[in-house]
Amino acid sequence: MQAGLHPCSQGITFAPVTPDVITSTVDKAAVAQVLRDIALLLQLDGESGYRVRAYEMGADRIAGLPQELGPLVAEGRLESLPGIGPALAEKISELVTTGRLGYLEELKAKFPPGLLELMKLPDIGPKKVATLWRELQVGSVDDLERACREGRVRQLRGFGEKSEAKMLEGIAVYRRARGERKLLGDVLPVAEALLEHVKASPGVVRASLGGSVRRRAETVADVDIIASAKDAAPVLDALANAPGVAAVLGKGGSKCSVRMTAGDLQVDLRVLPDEDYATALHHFTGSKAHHIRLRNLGHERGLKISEWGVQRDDGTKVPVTDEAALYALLDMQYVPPELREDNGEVEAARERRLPEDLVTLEDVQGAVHAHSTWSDGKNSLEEMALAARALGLKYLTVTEHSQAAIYAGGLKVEDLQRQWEEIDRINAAVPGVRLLKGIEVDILETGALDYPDSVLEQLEVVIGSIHVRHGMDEDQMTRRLLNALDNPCLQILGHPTGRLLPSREPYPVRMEEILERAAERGVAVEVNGKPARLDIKSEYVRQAVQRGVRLVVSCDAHRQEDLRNLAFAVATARRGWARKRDILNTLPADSFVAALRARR
DNA sequence: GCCGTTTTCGGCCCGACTGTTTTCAGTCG
Repeated sequence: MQAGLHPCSQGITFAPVTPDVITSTVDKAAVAQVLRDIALLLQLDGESGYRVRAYEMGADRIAGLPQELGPLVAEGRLESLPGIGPALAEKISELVTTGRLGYLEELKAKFPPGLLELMKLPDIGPKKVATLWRELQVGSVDDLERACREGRVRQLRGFGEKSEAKMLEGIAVYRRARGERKLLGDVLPVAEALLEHVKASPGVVRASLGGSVRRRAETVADVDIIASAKDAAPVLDALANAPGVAAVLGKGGSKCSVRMTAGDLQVDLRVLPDEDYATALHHFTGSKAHHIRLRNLGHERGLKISEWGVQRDDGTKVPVTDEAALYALLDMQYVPPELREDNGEVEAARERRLPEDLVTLEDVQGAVHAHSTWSDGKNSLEEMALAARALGLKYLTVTEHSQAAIYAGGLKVEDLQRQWEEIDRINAAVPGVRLLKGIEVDILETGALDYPDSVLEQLEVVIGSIHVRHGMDEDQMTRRLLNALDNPCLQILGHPTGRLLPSREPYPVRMEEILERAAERGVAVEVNGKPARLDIKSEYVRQAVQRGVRLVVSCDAHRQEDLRNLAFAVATARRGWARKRDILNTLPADSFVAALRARR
């Protein structure tokens, strides 16, 4: 989990950012990428690691900003951000205002462009790249492959035959996986199965997932598992021999790394004595930035915090039984893993203003946003109802596509009556769960809804979503959504930014205006839990909560298994600091319907 | 390069593992 100095560990797919690209998209992500590129180039240049880290921390800070960058630059407030000093502020300003950065171009000119890509290979860092370039003129992945095959690398001091073999293997893995981060929704089931496997091995006292998976980041690079046991060896063996393991990448006295067959997923396991479990779990949960803040707070109190526990200056060990005890030691509220991003949670926890009642999956009474065979779903309404009941849900909103969504079997107005009759039959036949009559109505190009008001008024749940014409510009798209929000029949704005991970960018829209209008009009905003959507994302959830926007967590189910997507919606809501009271579908069915109708 | 109610200079998280060495450098998390 923790990002070190190696680009792979940050899991960012490296796309060289050229000045002309920046001009068109000087957003937070582009600025952060430039700062990361500078950090990499400085390492190649043999610069101080601290200087390098300053750029990396700056990149993290910018990427994680809850607010927009433009106003900070315009008002000269960049330096008010922790980790941004005069030098970074000046460079960020230059980048945002001119679309270029002279300093980056100077650095880039010193090296062939392929060197940055070389550093993405496993076990290849700046020192090795610099040596390979200086001694063998290796300037790209292809060059390195050739040099290894020709046995030239083994002749360098510090390299040998094993290094060559490992590099060739690393190149193969890199080319297959392209270093892309994986969707949390794809990784979590694999991770949980492995965790169960580890828990079942001899002598395990406690075990948990760690890293970005535990923090429920929307995409993850690898899986971390932390376990406690008196004897680590059998636990490490259990992972090495677990089903689905393609290769053991490394194994020592306390850790073991493997690569899974599925998706080239890397899994790291640490096993420690139980007395060190809590601090190790915290360390390997991260994020790096959050953890470093805690270490520094510990330092102020004369405590040295590491994965091996907490020590006083005199060397005595402070017992830490669980993570809550660690935070208590630092006079802080407990910070749930989803919030550990150094986005203000450290300050909030010290001042005791962290929300104590973040929404949980158990709080959710009903699942919002489900399709069935009536439109493009794979299961019948009855199957969906039974599956919802089996998960302990009290209701499910049936929200098929509307007529404009021809590709998805959208319902004509005349189909609705027949569907309502079926819903009434199922509600009578299946006790314990209630199907609510709803629609996911298309928001047309103008912002009008795809059914007349007279039809929408008869429904219990009206979600409005955009499914076509994603190519409109920011003004047009913002107007389109504002118009839809002004329609008194719209109750929930569905997947508001339209993104699909990792392939489709969100359409351009001024979300601040949308959230402001949603708050004014009392329209609820969807937190869509489909792993490829997670829309709105957690940064917008946090803005929405601050503005008093009402939210729903949804599963966007097209088959019964998708009902489990609710967990990802809840995770996204928690990452946006949403409390139970911010989420409408924590209410019982009748109150939920009434709340949706009670627009302001 | 950033930061400061110990500091405007001198710190900055730090241990495990590997492959190369024969005591350590590099990488990773």
